[in-house]
Amino acid sequence: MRLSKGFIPTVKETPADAVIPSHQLMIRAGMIRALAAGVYTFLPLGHRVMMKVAQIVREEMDAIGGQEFHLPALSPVELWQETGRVEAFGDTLFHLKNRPLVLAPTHEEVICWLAKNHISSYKDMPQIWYQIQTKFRNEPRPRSGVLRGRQFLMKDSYSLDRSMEALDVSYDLHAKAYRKIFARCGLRFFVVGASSGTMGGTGSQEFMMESDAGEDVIALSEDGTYAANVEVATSRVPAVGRVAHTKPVEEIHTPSVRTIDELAQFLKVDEQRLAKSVVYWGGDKPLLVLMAGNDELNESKLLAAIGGNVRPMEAERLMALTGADGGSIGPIGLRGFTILADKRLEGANGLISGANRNDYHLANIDLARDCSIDGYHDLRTVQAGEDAPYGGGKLRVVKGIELGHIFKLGTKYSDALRANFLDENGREAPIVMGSYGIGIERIVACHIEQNHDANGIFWDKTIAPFHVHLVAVTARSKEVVETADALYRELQSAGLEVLYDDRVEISPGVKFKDADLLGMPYQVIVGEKNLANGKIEIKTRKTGERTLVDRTGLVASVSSLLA
RNA sequence: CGGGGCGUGGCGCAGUCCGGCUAGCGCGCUUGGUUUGGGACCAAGAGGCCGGGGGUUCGAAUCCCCCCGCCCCGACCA
Repeated sequence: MRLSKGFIPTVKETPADAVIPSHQLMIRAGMIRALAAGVYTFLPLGHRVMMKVAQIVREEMDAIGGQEFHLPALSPVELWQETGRVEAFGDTLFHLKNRPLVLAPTHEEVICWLAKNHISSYKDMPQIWYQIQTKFRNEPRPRSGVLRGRQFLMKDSYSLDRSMEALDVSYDLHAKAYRKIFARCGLRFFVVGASSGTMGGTGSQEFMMESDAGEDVIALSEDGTYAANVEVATSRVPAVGRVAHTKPVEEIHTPSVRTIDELAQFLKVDEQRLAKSVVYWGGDKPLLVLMAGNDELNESKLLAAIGGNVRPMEAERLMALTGADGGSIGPIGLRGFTILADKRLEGANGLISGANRNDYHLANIDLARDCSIDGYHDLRTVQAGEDAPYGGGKLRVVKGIELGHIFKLGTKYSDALRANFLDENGREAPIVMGSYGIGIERIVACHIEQNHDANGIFWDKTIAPFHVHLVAVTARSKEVVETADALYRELQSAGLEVLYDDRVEISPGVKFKDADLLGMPYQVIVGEKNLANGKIEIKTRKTGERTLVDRTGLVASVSSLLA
């Protein structure tokens, strides 16, 4: 591509609306332009990178036996009603006004519909079906450029299997393929255990990149052997345990004490002996959750423990139900509530909790003796500095960007849509599904996040829009222009993709700045002085290293660098 | 949806509090000339219903009301 003819609108100044480096650089390098909030036009350079990433994904999916589909973005609402996901997605699902259609945010339903109609025997499986296609999600708040958009390109794949054991195989194939994909794209990433969220299913893992721009919070052990989304992460924290004495429950006056810390100070006890009450709705049932001291309740874990949906109880409703404020609620004598407790509190005694009467607490509580607890679950949010659950040192808590997510769905969708097959005994059984997604834009943006400096991007050769950025430093010299023109042809003949800055009347400084901004792995610089000595300069963008090679050996040198 | 910020030539911004004359500046763009290895210089130009609608006023980019859009924090997020 000759830069004089191409459409690569670079900009010198950092766009005001872009905050994170990848967003700023994608605009500055002429890869994208925003059309609306969360909606981006991809310009030729951006599109080339996207296609390179898509091709790597395609190759690795094909390598595990995947078959590529092209499913429609338009999808009948009825199909989504059958699986209950019109409600599950809520406002995130785009609805059409003049037809009973939705814009598909993912394709489990459509895959399941196909499978229902065409997979009838265990002999038809396993299947891995995938596509690389535009998804639509009405995100309440798009942000960070293409990292969270309302329209985005996604590789989504679906496995169809006869059993949970067979699903494990398909799932593992995907896990391996994903590692290859992200490695080939030159990303530093890690894999974490994750929550299945509204996708449902029995297990999932996320492929993450550490980044302050990330929206997920990840707990990692020091040695890297443990990594989990905080939604599911656990740690080794000691149980609260028992105290020696077994005094009867006693009411104590605790005027104007609001927080756990204040209460611990007021009573001069260890904060973990304070059983903090957190009040929720579990569906439409009131729910009391006991946590040790300042432990933070993890809503994802609570949701996983009870199913349905959960939300904090409003202060007025709590007062109406109990006659007390949130700070004075406790498990004893509380009627009509389901009472759950964190595992740390199992078997504990000598606890202090609210008396369900403002400004009073109860002391010497033995949970087993004095209350009826409906269940003990791991409900706490891990904190940095705690011991990782299986050794490996202390936990670090970092932010991460989700690049990919793999799910063992099980039979959730095949049950809902009655997608069954006949097994080898002639019995009807639901197809066992898995679903797997990779955000293509996110790979591109994350690559830039990890590979840039103050001047611009440096692309890995595997996904660079071009392999070589050829610069004719000046158009004034006939030798320079003729040599650069010749090299342009020769490099292309050698199978390389070349971006050729052949612009006239553009100063050398501008050309160099643009080359650094656009970030091709190697720059071939044809200048007057070096050429007088028969030399051409090769600059490695990432390191800034420059070498002079003979004109005659230039193509071979560049080819070997890119081999 | 809650909180905050913003909307002025293609881009980045000033002007808005405290209404006033022809709406400025930098970058980019066009033309001519000079320059030529790290975002050159000089000169002359083109380009604006100041986000939209309504109101107040002799007069509105500026004040008031409504609406729309964009960004950030939070809630949400397969």
